[in-house]
Order: sequence, then structure tokens, then C-alpha cells
Amino acid sequence: MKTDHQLQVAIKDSILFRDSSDAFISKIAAKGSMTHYKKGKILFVHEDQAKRFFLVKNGWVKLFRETLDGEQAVVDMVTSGQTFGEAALFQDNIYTYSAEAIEASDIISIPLSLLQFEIDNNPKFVKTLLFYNASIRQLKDKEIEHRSLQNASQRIGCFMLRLVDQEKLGKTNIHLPYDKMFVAAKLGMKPETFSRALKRLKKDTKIRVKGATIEIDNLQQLSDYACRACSFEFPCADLKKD
Amino acid sequence: MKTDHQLQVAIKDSILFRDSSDAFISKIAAKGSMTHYKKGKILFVHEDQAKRFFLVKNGWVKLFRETLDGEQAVVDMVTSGQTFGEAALFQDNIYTYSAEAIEASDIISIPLSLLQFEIDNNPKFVKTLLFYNASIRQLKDKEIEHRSLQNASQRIGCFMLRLVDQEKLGKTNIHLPYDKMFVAAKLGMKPETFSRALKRLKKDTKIRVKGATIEIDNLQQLSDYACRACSFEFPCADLKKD
DNA sequence: GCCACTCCTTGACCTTTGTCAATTCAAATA
DNA sequence: TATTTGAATTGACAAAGGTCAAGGAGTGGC
Repeated sequence: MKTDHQLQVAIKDSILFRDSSDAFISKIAAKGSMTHYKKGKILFVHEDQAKRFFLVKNGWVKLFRETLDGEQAVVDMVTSGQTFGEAALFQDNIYTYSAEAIEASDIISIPLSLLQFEIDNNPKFVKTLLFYNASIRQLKDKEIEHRSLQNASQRIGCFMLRLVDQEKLGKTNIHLPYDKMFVAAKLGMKPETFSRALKRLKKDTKIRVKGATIEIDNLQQLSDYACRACSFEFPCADLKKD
Repeated sequence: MKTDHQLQVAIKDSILFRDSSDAFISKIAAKGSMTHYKKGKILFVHEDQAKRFFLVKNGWVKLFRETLDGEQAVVDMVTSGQTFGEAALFQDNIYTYSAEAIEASDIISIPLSLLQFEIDNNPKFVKTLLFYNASIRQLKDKEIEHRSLQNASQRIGCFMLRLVDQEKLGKTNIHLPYDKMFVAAKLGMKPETFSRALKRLKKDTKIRVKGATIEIDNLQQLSDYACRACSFEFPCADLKKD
């Protein structure tokens, strides 16, 4: 089928499965199904029983948790090629966060049992999963550091730097991938704080902001500003080899 | 030898190796060596070439990073049964943080090559490592949440709750495992803030603080206070099955 | 083209945490 | 026991971020 082929391509393009055998990818494609979600659609909520995990074909999904009094913490934002919900395998098949499409998104869902089977029977895949997890862990460590050492403007600058095409080192434009209110949430600040911090960033680094488009004339100036409060040098090692 | 036996026991008691075969444990013990470190001793620094990883027999080690202007962020505090430095395997054999003994500690160092060999040849161990990493990743997610949703007093309360023996539900005493300034650093706040927040916590939850000893009469009151700003219920799932 | 909706921004004010300096406290050593 | 040293606390103040309320801007639907 056409759809089946689409699935295969999307799976083959994903971070987790790009090195998998064609046989395994076919198996996943056979059991997987793709759904389109509108912006705002909730896919599952924290503590739901987990039967499937998800692979984003395109769009953006917010992973988050809520406290009793309605406060929300963003766990992650995931996009094309990334998976979510697979961590439930290690948490008694309970989702440890809720998931919401924050842009119109095409998302492939795959039975967790398939992943479980592969973990039990395919050592090579387990190794892939291990490396995948290790790199996420590393990113989380960095994020915790950013929360304690960078102020709001620096965190926004850092967020932008991660969007920059690492090839070109002169002037660049970037495009915020989703609404500013979600960027704020991802960075752990309120929209009002984001707005004011962005203004300060503009003044201090001479970037220009036109809606969701950011024009960066001097990348060095931006990285000096943001990475001053970070223990890693720009460009971040985890972005280089991509 | 006596020492060799000591090593074997410590390794067998560790989280990462408790399910390993006796053969593997002997191999580790043979290549590992135990060293005593005084409080304040630096074991390695961020971006050092990594040849060995470490297993804490007893004591406490602070894993941290520093920015150019001397600010410090704590990545983790590790103690008996926990390992550190092993993540370098996934980072081109470069340590991604510095390590300092913050209490007098006995620490076993083991060649990373041994771990690498096992990853390449022992699928069962890879699976163990995968689960180990997954649970750490889960903890990191929770920590990021805490940073955005809990205030200083609540974070201290949460820290205490994690030290409570989960068996007894009435009155308990706990003992802070290391200096308050390090607890503050671990929780991402300044010592002065810690001191003031602890005072507020005392007033609000009726705990009593005598130096490093905390007397908790009403666990419920403490968990109500701290976990109100958390998306998980007390007692935390990751503590229950221990 | 107009309406409605959501996102974004701004101002005024408040709360929390950080900073700096001065003490106090307590454990370790002589 | 006296001394020294690092840890912990406190006060006064500053800075960062959050809250609440109002208004502006952009976008999609009709």
C-alpha cells in the first residue's frame, strides 16, 4: 500500500530505527498506524495504561505533567524522527507524562509489545536503545544545569542556537518551531517573562525578531551571551555530529 | 586476599552489578582498585580523558560542572552502591562532569574497557544498563519538574521525604547525609536561601531541626506541603520497590 | 472584509531568590 | 581547654521572575 510505504520511510528516518534491519522495520510498519492530530489534541495522559508508543512523522508534541493545582511542567517537546511514550516500558507500562500535539502533526503509533519483544530478542537493538537513552540523559543533565545557571534571556538565546544550522557560521535566520508560549513553557518560564526576556536579548545581542522569525547577524555575539553561563562551549557537542 | 573479597562484596552490593554473574564480578574485582578519598578531594574534572569509572563503596561524591565565571551546577550526588563516570562511554570517553568527594569516601575504580567489553559481548548486561539508565532518566525528568514547580522550602521537604525510611509511616528522624551547603547546591539554591527556606519549612510543617538531624512527627503534613507542587503522589514510585 | 479567537505584549505590582557583609556556631586540632 | 577553621545563620538590600489586568496584533472562518 501507499500508506505502508510512507510508514516504512518515516520509521527508517527515525533516530531510534535508522540502523534497524529492513525486516524489523517492515514488522513495525505492519503493526503501526499513522494518525493525523490537530493542534491541541491530547494523545494520552499521565498515568494512563500504556499499550503503544509513538513516532512523530511531522509536527510537534508537548510532553508534560500537571500538579493538583493545575500547574504544568514540560518534560520535553518532540518532533520528526523522535519517539515518545516508549519509556513506559521501564515504568510498568504506565505513561509518566501526558502528550499533546501543539502543532498539526502526523504521528505513528506502534505497540509497545513489539519493542518489548525486540528488547528480549535483539541484543543489537538493546544497544541502540541504550545509546539513545544515554544521549537523552546527557541532554537532561544539561537542561538542569541551564535552569540553575542561565537567566531567562540566556535560555532563549541557547534555545535559538540549537536551531541554527551548524554549517553556516555567519548570518542566519531561524524560525521558532512552535508558538512562543510553548517555547516559554519548554524553557520553564511564563509567557510574560519570555516576552520581556526576548526584548532584553534583542537589545543585548542585536538579533532582530519578526514574529516567529529571528535574524541573527552575529552568531558569535549570541553564543558569547548565552554560553557564558553554561559549562559547555558553543557549538554544543551533541549538535555537531548530526 | 582480604581486599579482593571486600571489592567483591561491594560490587555485588551495587545497583549496576547485583544481578551479574560471579565470573563477571570476579573479573571486575580483579581489575578494580579501591582508594580512600578525603573530603574535598577532586577525582577528575570535566573534559578529562576517561579511562576508568567509579563505584562508591561508602561516602558521598558530588558530580558537577563549572562555567567560565566560576558558577557551579550540581549534576548529581552519588553514594554507596552507585556508579559515576560510566556515562563517558557514550561521550567519546570524555567525562561530562567533575567529581569531588564531599565526605570521606571509599571508592572503587574500574577500567571503562571492562564495561565496554561487557557491552559488546554480554546482551544481558546491556539490558541491565538500559534499565539503569532509564530509571536515571526518569529521575532527571522529575528533577527538572521540581525546579520549575516547587519553591525552595518544598524542594527541601521533598529531599527529606526521599531520605525517610518508607516502612515507618508515623514519626521518624532523618539525618542529612552531607553538609547543608551541599544539600543547597544539589537542590539548586544558595546556602542562604536554604537556611531561610528551612526555617519556613519548620514553621509550616512542624518539623524540628537539630543540626543535621530532622525530627518529623507528621509525615503526612510534610508530604502534603512538598508534594502539592509535584505531579507525583507521595510516596514516590521510584522509592517504593527498593 | 469583518468577526472571533488566540497569541503576544505591556504596565504595575508582588514574591522569591540572590548578594554581600557581619556574626554565630560547631567541629577539629593543637 | 583554647584556638582555629569552615559551616551556618541573619540582616539589609538588589535583582529576577511571577501575577494580574488590559490592550494590541495576527490569523482563520464565515
